Amino acid sequence: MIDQAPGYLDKFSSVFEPELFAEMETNSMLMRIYSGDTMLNPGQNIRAVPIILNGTVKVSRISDDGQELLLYYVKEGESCAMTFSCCMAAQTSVIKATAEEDSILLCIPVNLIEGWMSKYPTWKKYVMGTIMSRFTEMLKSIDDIAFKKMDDRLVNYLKEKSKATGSSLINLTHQQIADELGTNRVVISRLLKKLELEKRLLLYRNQIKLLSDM
Amino acid sequence: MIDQAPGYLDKFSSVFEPELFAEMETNSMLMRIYSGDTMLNPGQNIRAVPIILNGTVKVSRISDDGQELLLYYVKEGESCAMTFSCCMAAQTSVIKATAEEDSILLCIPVNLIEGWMSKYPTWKKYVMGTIMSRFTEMLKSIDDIAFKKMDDRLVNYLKEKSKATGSSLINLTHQQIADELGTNRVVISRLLKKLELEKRLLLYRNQIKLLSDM
DNA sequence: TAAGCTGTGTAACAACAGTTACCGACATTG
DNA sequence: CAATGTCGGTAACTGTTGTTACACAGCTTA
Repeated sequence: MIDQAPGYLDKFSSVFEPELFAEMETNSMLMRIYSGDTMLNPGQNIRAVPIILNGTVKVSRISDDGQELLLYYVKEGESCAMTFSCCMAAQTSVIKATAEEDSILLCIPVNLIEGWMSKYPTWKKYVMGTIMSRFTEMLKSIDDIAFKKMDDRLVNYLKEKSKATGSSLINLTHQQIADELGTNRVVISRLLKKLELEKRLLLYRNQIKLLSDM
Repeated sequence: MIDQAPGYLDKFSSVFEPELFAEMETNSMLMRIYSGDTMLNPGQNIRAVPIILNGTVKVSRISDDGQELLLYYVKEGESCAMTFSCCMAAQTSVIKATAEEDSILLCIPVNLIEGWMSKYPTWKKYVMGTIMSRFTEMLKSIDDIAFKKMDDRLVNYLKEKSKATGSSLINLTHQQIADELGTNRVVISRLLKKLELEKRLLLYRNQIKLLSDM
């Protein structure tokens, strides 16, 4: 399986010790998912822990009445802490995971990861690092939602997007942005207009250009 | 040190394997803290991981301008996941921890806990379980803040308090409640009054009585 | 080109939360 | 008992967000 996409795993050869790396090569499975595909829904069982080799996965929370809220992105080389802890505690998923762009995942069978924790220090370090950084991200989310107003949250969101894509052009509709921030299209249009008047960005159809002094 | 409060550790003798239990007895330290004491502030270094033997500790997040927001409570037998991951990733604290009531903590030196992860399966299980349950609590917080209005959050808060103390009488001022929910006293008074008119509770000075049909 | 769809701008209004200010009730203490 | 401080009730106002409704522009497709 691994041979189908040689090279993707290489970046881990320096992170993990050789024995672990070898085990990963023989036991795990490569998977491709395409932009927009949902990998995991709340309530679903977790059969394998994914590590993102290439691409981006969006993790979000769904409210009782179906409203969505962006929690964080999982990027290249990272994994989802929620998945680790869910499967070590043998629980079903509490979040939704969607491919933000076409992505390649390394899927590690659930039954292996726990043993690796005791056997391989580098794996333990990787897992704990992942968990730590997710706590940090979630706290950032909480700060944003609890203490910041929508205009700040919007600016943060746009900056993040721009950083992620490496471009000052953002190709999203106001509706898409509203969905990710858990609000309403009109609110986003209103705030974007305000930002345009403040000369912090330019608005086009399906596109937003961030100006230098965001 | 342990001998000063015999019995507190006993409840763990069935949770942890004997060797681990013995190590805990010889290497860790008991600490008493008193209601209102702050154990940990954002930015502080973590020298030991605490397990709550008795009492309750409140974990909260502080905004840039000093406003507080309750994240969750750590109760008897539990520990703080944030602390585990902070010290395994050698980072400073990102939260504030305060004793909610007089409490007794078992403090485990940071340098031991990582080794125990590989050595003792029950310890690994305990740590991962703690982390998992904290993720769950934080998601619940996010749901509350993002999707619920203040009146729902207030009702949830009151129910939690009532469950924690095992009584339908809650001894708190409106100001204290406002602080924990990150809002303003007047807002809480207003909502409580509304709940009283709906015959869901009774208001007294320094006290709230929840009625059966909350 | 006409029809239809999608995306954006805007007005008008409702709902809610935050703020300030003030009053009166109650408790504590000298 | 008088003075003081704490707690809770309420009014009045503001700002932010959510909601509905509609106009218009640009793109797509028949």
